[in-house]
Amino acid sequence: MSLKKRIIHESLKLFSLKGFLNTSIDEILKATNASKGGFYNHFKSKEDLFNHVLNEARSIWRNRNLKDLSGIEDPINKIKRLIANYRDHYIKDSENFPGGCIFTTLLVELCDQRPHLAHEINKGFVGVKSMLKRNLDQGKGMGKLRKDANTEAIADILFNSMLGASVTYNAEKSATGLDKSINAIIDYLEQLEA
Amino acid sequence: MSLKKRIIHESLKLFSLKGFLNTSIDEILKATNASKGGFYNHFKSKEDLFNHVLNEARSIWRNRNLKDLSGIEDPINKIKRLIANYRDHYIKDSENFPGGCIFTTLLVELCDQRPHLAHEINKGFVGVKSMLKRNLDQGKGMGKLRKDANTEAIADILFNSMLGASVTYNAEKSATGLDKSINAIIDYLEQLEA
DNA sequence: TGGCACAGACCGACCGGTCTGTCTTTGTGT
DNA sequence: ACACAAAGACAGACCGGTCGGTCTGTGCCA
Repeated sequence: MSLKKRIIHESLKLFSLKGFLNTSIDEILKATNASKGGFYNHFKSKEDLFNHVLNEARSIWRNRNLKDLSGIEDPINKIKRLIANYRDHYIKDSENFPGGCIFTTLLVELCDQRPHLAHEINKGFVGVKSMLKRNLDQGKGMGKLRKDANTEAIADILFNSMLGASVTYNAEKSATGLDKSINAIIDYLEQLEA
Repeated sequence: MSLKKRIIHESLKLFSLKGFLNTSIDEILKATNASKGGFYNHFKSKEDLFNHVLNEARSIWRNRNLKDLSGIEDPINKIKRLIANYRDHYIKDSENFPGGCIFTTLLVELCDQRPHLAHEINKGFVGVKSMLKRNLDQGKGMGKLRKDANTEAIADILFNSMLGASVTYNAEKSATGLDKSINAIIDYLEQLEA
């Protein structure tokens, strides 16, 4: 693997563990057996590295969470599969994210210190939330959800519960605890089905 | 106010904004018009300050969230009031927590960098979750909840949604967004009532 | 006069970033 | 096929600034 990719990959892990500001470039260089010269040959600043890492993280997020979703017709089942993917293939991916979901870590750290970077992360959150609502709306239109279902409120519950479960998993590193929390979300969704 | 209290109060704000590791002692001293000598006269280290700040934050948490709870008999109404307090008096308390819920910020930051400090924070989270479950169990025993209600799963949804809403509020600083998210949680709880 | 509350100089370690220098790869004219 | 210059990839010394923490000194009150 090229040095550039190695740096991005190693930074992904370190950022998920320690955040952006608390990971030093020297530390990244140590983990990749590289030097300052090698680093600044590929990245014009630490913030430039951040953007590359963020793009890589987004790519991994899609690979993990959207896996096999395109083949599912029922929009409610689509959401269920997404949530199950989140539980089984994303949050527990300690290879890429040993410190848990990197977006959560970075968003919380940067929202008041590097607002422009945090804003970039939040874009992804907004996108996921609106994807949930869109599928709920479709499902409701197809009569798969209860007539009185408030899709925006449901999307909020789903999204915030997933986010909260990720934070809890970061803190407790308990796979069974995560499974329980995520299964509770799926149960909640199933109770709303018509 | 004594210098010690001023330092704790100011650290509370700065920690909620920037976390523990990214807030320098010099910055705290600047905000309190104090000096190194004054600081180390009251605290034996930065970590010692952390513990004082954590205790103060816990005290504020109880004041805000448990407000007027003791007078409520119905355990389900108790939870509803707690969640409403969380929405109206705690999360938006920008006087003490300009960067949003300090526990969330510190837990996410420290869970992989200062595990013993993060563990102390997580104790509070576990306590809140078990309080929620205890009240749900009581409510179920009194026939106020649906017979098929899984109180542990419900407590998970409630807690994780509140936690997720706090993270979202940190990121977007939108009071109306927070209100929507929290109201969705209360609606969810009401749908479970018998 | 002894002890507490504070001020601020100072320490070694580490931060992000720059710079010079070396080695290798690649492009080009003949 | 060969010479050679330009460019890219990397190593590591170095810079000013900041970190948490220590130490000495000073003024005040009991």
